[in-house]
Amino acid sequence: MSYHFNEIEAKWQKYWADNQTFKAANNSKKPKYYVLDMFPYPSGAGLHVGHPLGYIASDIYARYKRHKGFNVLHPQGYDSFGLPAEQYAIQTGQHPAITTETNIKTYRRQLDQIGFSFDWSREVRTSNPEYYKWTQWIFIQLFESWYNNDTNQAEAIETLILKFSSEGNAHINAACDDDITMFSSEEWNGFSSKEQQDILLQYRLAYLAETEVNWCPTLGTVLANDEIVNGVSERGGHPVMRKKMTQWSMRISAYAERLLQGLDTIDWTDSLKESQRNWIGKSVGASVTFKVKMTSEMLKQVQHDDNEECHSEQSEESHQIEVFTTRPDTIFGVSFMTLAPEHELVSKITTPDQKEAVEAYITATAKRSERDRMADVKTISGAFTGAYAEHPFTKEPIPIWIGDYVLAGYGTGAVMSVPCGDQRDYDFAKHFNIQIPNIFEGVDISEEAFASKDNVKISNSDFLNGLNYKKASKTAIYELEKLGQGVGKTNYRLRDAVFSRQRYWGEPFPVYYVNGAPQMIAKEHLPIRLPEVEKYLPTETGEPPLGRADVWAWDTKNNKVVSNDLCHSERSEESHNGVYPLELNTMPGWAGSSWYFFRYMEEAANRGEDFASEEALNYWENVDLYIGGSEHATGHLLYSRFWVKFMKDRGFVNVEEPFKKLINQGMILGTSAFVYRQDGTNTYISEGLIKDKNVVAIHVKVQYVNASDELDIEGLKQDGEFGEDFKDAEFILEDGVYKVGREVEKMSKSKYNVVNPDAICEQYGADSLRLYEMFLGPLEQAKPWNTAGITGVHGFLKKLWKLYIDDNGLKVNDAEPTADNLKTLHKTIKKVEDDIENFSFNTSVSTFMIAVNEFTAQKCTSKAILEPFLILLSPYAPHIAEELWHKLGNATSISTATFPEFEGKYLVESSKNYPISFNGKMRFTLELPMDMSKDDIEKTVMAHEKTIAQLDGRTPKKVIVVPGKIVNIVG
RNA sequence: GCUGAAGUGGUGGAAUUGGUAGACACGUUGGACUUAAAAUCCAAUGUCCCUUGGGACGUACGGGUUCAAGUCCCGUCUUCAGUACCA
Repeated sequence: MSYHFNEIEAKWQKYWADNQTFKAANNSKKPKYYVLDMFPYPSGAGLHVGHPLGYIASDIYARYKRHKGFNVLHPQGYDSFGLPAEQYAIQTGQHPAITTETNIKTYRRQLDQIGFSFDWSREVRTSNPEYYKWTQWIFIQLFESWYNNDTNQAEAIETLILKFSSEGNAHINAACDDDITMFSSEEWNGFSSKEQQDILLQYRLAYLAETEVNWCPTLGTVLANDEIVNGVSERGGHPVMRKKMTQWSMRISAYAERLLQGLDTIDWTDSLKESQRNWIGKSVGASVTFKVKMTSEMLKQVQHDDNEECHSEQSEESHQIEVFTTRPDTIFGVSFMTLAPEHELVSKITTPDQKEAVEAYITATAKRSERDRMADVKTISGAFTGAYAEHPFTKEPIPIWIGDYVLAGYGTGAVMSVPCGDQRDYDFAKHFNIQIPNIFEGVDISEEAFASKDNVKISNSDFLNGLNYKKASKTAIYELEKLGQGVGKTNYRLRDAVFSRQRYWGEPFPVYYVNGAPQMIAKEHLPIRLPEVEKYLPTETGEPPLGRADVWAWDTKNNKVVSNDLCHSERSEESHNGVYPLELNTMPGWAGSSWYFFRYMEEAANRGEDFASEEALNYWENVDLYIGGSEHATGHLLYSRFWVKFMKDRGFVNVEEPFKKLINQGMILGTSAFVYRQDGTNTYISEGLIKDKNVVAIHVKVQYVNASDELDIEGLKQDGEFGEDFKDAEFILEDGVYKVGREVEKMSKSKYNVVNPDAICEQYGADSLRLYEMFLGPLEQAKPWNTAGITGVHGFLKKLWKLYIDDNGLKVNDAEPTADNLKTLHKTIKKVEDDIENFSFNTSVSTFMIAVNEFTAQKCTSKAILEPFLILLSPYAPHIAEELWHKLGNATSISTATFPEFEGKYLVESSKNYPISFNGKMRFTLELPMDMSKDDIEKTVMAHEKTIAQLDGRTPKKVIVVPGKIVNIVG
């Protein structure tokens, strides 16, 4: 009876599904363990062998934890809203829901055939209204909340309203918009409802604001910063421009400090934490205000304006420039100021003399795209405004320049330039011949700026002289505060996240507008379902696709979505009759994926009047192990942390972080194959014959190449897609075969190196696929796939099978295990257990191979050995393990079996094969008893004939004996 | 530039605490079985020298610590990933 993997795998996959073997219980005496894979987007192309890598690793861990007595939650679902289905809909008119459904079916079939132990009773799809109902609900909660910096948490908006009506907003310490106007409680109570709503919007965590966004005209939508790579859209590589639009935003910046601090409490890789730290970009320093010196021209101008407009309030007021600096200690080193060309003060302070130059410069910079500016960081450019600021301490005039190395979007869009301490300021000063005062004691700045904060004292700086960075900064801030011209400040790079997308295939907002003010729809009327549209494109007037929906207005009397006609004359504010227009934007991709891990905590059949029951949330808490790609570092993984912190603040969940431990699996790369066409001919020469001939390398499908890099020419010629191209081609062989060239590249369709798991499962089985993916190398590392190598692990499974089964059936019997049998088994238990705990799955596979090789050599047939061995193997190769387990007479699934206990006594050795080294080089080995004393070892070794031969008459200077380890003879 | 990871045979990789470098596989070569192929099994396989025994060299490069370094320390180079005029 041989190993028929196809039958075996289908059989057990059906058994697991029929018996709901992997269904997790929400109440259990066992400790809980939550293993999660990153949410897959079901794309039309299906899975290639790179995708399941992380799923296999997490599945091994989940199965292992079950053997170890844990109640394991290991769910799976689909992030099923997204662009590709919508693009397909635009092209074909097919509703994205249909495309999505088809793709999900393919995904499910592919996942099932690999034998994952998912609990499908908890499946989640973000595009399912029963799911996005709660995404909408969370959005409403964010809208109904503000962030109190005093309590350092989000609170219900009612508490803010209460404060406003009793004390105004002067003492409110909240995360809010920058342009807040102050009001008293009397003023607040006197405001109209609309005025109050507008003010509250400046405090809400989900807020509507006119923001400058990244608009991608080709995609017809805005993109978040993390969706843009090198100035073009991540998806499709389309150009992106800045545009002002009214958009929903999330006040994630309120959580910047907690997102940063929280990183210290979670077990993620350093590189991932570092990415998030950089993205949050905390810098500690000071905000400093510089007064602009009024020149006579400016004064004249102001007076002139006053005369015309006949009011004189402005004449007393001079302009001020606010900057953020991380080096308040260098304030005496300021020799100029630089404003971003877009800075609003530029036009106001530029002198008539300089007007022409400044305007020319602004025009030139505006023309340069964002991309050019990024690509070209070396060219120094700028213009002098003719204006001067006043140094807060010396009162000396400081020239004000503009330069595009200062970014309008960071800080205040203005810097105090300290050329001796900042290389960019230094380069700018050199280029424009601005003086570079040195304020560092004993430092040479003739060649470059001195940017370090360490081991230096400040000089030429009045009251800061002789102080180090820390003390000087503190003192400078103290003095600036006394002058009212500065304050200590912490700045974060993290920007609020734009939450609106001008797309169809996403969550609709539960929002309607009354007189332009957004109103939330009550929880009991959710979900607000996506309306039908006849086309998935923006409208002719530039509104998002939902603008095409005919039934997309909210009837506040009947609480339902109704025809736009009832809203009367096109979104008029007068004749609404209680019917108002609904929001036309949809939510971004990260909305649904920011909380899905909570939804899994409840089985679909039990999901009721909450996004998850309190009991379920209390039991499962958060994800213990999360496996996925590092590309989500500053997107999904940051947004999820933000939402979870918010939900904790408002009491909806009781954890501060969603993912306790996170592992990034490395990418699986493809091994491309090339044939070489001689220039201008239809002749292809084998790789070894190229030499210096002119050839063009052409990708060929990897399935026509065998393990020895030989091309199956006939197969290639008969290929449905490319056969024609090669039909009449001549192939010049070497040694009777055509050798292809090979190169490791990213796995992609266009490189013809994509390997489909379906084909692998068909030919070698899921267990071989699972073992091979792990065998390739460490989980976190990028590594090339080469199908040829799979014969190694496949051969191992056949050998394993033969250890249990021969032509006469089951070989396993009740024979008493030998000492060797026990030794092999127990060292394997120890190694596999350690490997899984350390996520070193590749080395376990080798260990299994060694064990099977040893058992085979030992002719082991003992059930007492071979039965527990199957449990060790079952997380990796569950089908064959389950089959043999039942063949041994077990009636229940192996997945419920207890992991074998390691017993060290079987590994105790009576002797050790000592390596005998001379000057650190091993020359021979010597078998000696374990309990031999140090002196006896030395004596025995020194008396050995090989030692005498090695020494060749010399007397050793020293003999090192480490009992149980090594002997080293020096001299 | 900065941050992080990594450089070991023809290839993927192993060596978890400083203690026999190259486990386990792929590939290659030779052999057995077969009409043949596939499958299977056996043997060899870091490089170089030499007749067996053996010897020299060897973990990106240059130093160092140590009886002993792939592993620890200092410096250099290269590759990959992320990020980038962030004041």
